[in-house]
Amino acid sequence: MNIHQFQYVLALAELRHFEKAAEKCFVTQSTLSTMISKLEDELGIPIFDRKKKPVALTAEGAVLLEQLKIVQREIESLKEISQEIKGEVKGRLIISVIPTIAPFLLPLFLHRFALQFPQLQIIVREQTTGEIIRQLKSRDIDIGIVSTPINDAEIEEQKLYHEPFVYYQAGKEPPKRIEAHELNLSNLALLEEGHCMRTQIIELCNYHENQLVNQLNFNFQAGSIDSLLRFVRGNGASTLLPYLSVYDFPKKESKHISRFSDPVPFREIGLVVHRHFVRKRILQVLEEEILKAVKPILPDIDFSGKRLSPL
Amino acid sequence: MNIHQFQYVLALAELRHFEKAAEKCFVTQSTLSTMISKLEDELGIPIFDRKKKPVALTAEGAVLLEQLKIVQREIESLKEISQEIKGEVKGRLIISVIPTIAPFLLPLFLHRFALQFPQLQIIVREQTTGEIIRQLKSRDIDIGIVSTPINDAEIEEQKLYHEPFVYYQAGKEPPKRIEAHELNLSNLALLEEGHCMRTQIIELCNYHENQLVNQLNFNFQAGSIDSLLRFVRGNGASTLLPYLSVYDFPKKESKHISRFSDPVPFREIGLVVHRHFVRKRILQVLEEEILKAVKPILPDIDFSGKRLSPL
DNA sequence: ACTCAATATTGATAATATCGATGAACATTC
DNA sequence: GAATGTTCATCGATATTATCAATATTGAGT
Repeated sequence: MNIHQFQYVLALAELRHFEKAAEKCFVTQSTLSTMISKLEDELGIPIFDRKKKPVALTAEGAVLLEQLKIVQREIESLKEISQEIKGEVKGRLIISVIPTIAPFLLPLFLHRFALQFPQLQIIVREQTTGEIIRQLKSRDIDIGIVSTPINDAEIEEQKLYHEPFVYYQAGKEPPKRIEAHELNLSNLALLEEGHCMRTQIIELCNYHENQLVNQLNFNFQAGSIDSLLRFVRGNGASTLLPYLSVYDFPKKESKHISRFSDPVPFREIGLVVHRHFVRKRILQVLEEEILKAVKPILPDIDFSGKRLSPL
Repeated sequence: MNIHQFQYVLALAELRHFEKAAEKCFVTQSTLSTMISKLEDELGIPIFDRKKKPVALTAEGAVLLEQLKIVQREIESLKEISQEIKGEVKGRLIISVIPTIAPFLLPLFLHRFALQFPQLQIIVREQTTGEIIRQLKSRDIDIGIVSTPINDAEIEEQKLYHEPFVYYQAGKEPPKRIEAHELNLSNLALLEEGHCMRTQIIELCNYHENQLVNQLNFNFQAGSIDSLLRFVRGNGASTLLPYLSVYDFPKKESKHISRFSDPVPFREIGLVVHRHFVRKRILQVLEEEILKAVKPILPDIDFSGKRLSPL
C-alpha cells in the first residue's frame, strides 16, 4: 500500500478510463492497472467494476473512495504545512466571494495581496454563501469571503469588519439621515433568492415590524448589486445597499443615499475556511490586506453590542 | 515520500531512540535513519534534533508530527473501513465507561458482546466523562459510555437509555415513594468532584430549590458508587443512586430505597465516539447488546419531554 | 469471424527500501 | 586522557517493487 496507489485510484475514479488516468498520473496504463489491482488485493475489496462500459466504482469502492480522498487531502496538508514553515507559498489558491461583496472589495486589495505571493496562483470566484460553504466542505475551494457568522462545525470563521447598509431612493432625494423603522418599504427592491443580503434585509424589516410591500406589478430577479441598482434607477424604486458599493458614488448619485442614524443596520463580513485549512500564513496576510484596504474607507461606527447582526 | 516513513517518524517521536523505534517498526536502525532523513529532505524541514541527548523533535517537527498523526489515523480508518465492508472485525477496541455506570452495566452485556467478535481484542477502562472526551479526541480510546448529551462538534453521540435515580436512606426505612422536592438534604452524600453524577444531582437539587447542607463535620471523597454506599451506610447518611446500581439489591437493602414519583429524575446514558470513528458495525452491535441487556431491567417509565435531563 | 477499444499480463529494467558492516560524534569510565 | 560504550550516519550489497514496452485477453460491435 502506498501513496501513489491512492492517487491512481482517485484519478481513475475521476476519469473512468485507465489510459487517461494513467496519463494524468504520468505513468503507463500497465502501471496504473497493476497498482490499482494491488491495492484492491491488499484491501481485499474490488474498488472498480471493470466490466461496466466505462469502468465504474463498485458500491464498496465508493465508500473507500471517500476515505481515500480524505487521506489524500491530509497528505496535501502535510506538504502545505511544510511550505508554510519554510515560508514558501506556492501552488493554487481558490477564493470565493459572495456577489454583494466581490465587485467592491476585490479591487481594493487583490492586487496588493497577489504581489505578496508571486509563486501562488490565485483564482477568484463569485458564489452564494450556500455554494461557498458546500465547496469549502468538499475542499474544492480554499477560502470564502461571506457575511458571517456561519456557525458550522466544519467551518472556521475569521471576523473582518462590519459594513453598514445605506438606503437608496431613486427619483427623489431622501434626507441625509433616516431611522431604520421609518423605511419606506413600498417599492423596496431586493436581490433574488439565495443571496444572504436579501434574507438579512427581510429580517431587518421584520425586526422593525415594517411589512415589505412590492407595489410594482412585475418582478425583477437581480443577481448582483449592479443589476439591482439599474433596476431601481429605472423604476424609481428604493433599496438597501452595502456601504462599500456606494462609497465612491459620484456626487450626483450620492444625493440618493441616506445613511441610517443609530442604531445603524449592518452586516458582518468575514473569512471562512475549512477546519483543516492549514495555510495560516496566507490567511493572515489576506486578513491584513483586506483590513488595510477597508479600514480607511468604512465609516467610524461602534457596532459593539449591536443586535442587528446579519442573518 | 511513503507511508512507512510516516510510521518511522511517529515511532521515533514516541520512543526518542533510533534503535528502539526501528525495532518497533521491524526494520534495522540504518533503515530507520535513512528513511527519516529522506522524508526530512523531501519536506525540506528537519523534524528531529539529533544533537539532543535523547533525540528531540524540532519546533517545526512538532507541528509536522501533528499532521503526520492525522494522516496515519486516516490511513488506519481506510483499513478499518475495508474490514467493515468485508464483515471482518479484528484488531483492538478500547471502551471507556464512567465509574457510575461501569460496575453495573458491563457485567450485563460485555461477555455476550465479546463473543460476537472473537477476533477483536476488547479493552475496557473506567474514566470520568472529561477524560473520556479528551481521549476520544486524541483517538486514544474508541468508544465511551457516558451520560449524554455532550454537545461537542468532534464527538458523535448515540442515545442508549434513560436511567432513573433512586433515593437511598441508611438507618431508617424511607417511604416507597418520594417526591423530588421533599428530598431530605441533610446528610446527603455525593461522589467526589469530577463525576458527572455529582453535578447532575446538585443541579437537580437546585432545580427544586432545595439547599444542599452537609451536617457532618467531616468530608469523604467517594470515587465510586460502591465506596459511596459504604460511607452512607456507615454514617446513617442518604444519597441518590442510579437505578442499575440497586436493581439487584437483596431484600434487606431494598428497604432503604425510595423510588421517585412522577416526574422521576433521571439521566440519559449514551455511546460516544469521535466524528471519524468508522467501525459502524461494532457500534451497532454494541448498542444492540446493551439495549437487549438493559431493557428488561429498567422500569417502564416514559421520559419523553421531561426536562430533568442531565448536566 | 473480424475488428476495435479497453484492460490485463508478462518479462525486463530501473528505482528504492532494506540490510549488515563500519564510521563518526560524543559521553562515560577507569 | 586513553579506553570504552552509546548512538546515529553512512556505505556497498541485496532484495523488493514500481515501472515500462510489448503483447495477450476480453468484450462489444459489425
